Amino acid sequence: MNKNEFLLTQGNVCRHLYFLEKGALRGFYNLDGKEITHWFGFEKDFVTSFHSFITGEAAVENIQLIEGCTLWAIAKETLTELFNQHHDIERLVRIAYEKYYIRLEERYVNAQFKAAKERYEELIQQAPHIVERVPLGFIASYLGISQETLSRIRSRF
Amino acid sequence: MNKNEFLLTQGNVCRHLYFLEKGALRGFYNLDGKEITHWFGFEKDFVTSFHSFITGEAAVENIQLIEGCTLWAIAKETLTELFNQHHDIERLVRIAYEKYYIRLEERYVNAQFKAAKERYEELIQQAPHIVERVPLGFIASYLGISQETLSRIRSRF
DNA sequence: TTTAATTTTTGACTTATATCAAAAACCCAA
DNA sequence: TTGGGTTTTTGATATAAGTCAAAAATTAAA
Repeated sequence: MNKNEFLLTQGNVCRHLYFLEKGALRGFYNLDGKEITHWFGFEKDFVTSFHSFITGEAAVENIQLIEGCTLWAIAKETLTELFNQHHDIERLVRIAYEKYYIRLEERYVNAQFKAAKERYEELIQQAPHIVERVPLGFIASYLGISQETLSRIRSRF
Repeated sequence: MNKNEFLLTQGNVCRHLYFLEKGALRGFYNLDGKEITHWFGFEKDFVTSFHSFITGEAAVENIQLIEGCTLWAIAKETLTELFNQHHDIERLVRIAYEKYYIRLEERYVNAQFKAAKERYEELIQQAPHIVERVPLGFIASYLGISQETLSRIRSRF
């Protein structure tokens, strides 16, 4: 699939879990007319609109490619069957959840209690590939700061 | 156990998952000399220091009773055995994780993109029991705002 | 190339929320 | 009941980050 294409648009139910073999994409939603990027996916990541995939409700978010991508999709029903047939896979997923949860907890603490500058510095430390491959505007909303402020932080003000 | 007692103090590994039959408690950690409450537990909740319980690392947080509580504890090893013996329990836990994850995602979005006042109003809507049973100071840090600001919001300024 | 479109930077100004300090209200224990 | 401790409120001031607008810089297209 090509750059800027959508894997999912808001209002639709996300019925697949994707495996991103190659490329980069982002999940974002609209808030007061602004696009808020809240996660990125890169090579070897499993991606989906988590809330919609789990609950079966319409997604509030969009998934859009930042680069050309190679993707594999697995339908939710297929995954459920796998869970029934292979205990090990369910265990793997359970453990994956634990890791994701812990990571989100950390992001949460950062969002709420760290200054914009610190958040950016930590991002450079922990996920330099994001800073390298993603436009500044997306990163700003991902960090929950305005584009202008991020630009100023970058020029170390 | 009695009010103000600790179930866990930072620096120790949390080896149990607790079931809170009755009472209320909070998880908090220290940041720049301030106590940041980041979750509450009430009747019928399962509680633990998630990160420490999962990873086996020392906890950065404390768990303290807000009221007198009746608690049950299950050790991590016991839980692991249960997973091995009963596929159903692992499935239950997997599904619990999904719900917790979604809830945290929502909180995250609120923390980053909503104003202090909105966050408080949503809390009243979605978890009035917190507002009723928990001191204002704890709620303020839970919402990521200062006690003074929350006090002013409350007196609808 | 040369132009057009997009993204990033810079500047001036505003605003929400934090901080520090002190007063008021509340809650118990003796 | 009364006095001490905690919790909440109020006031004054400071500051990080947002907004709006326009100028650079970069990227894409013709």
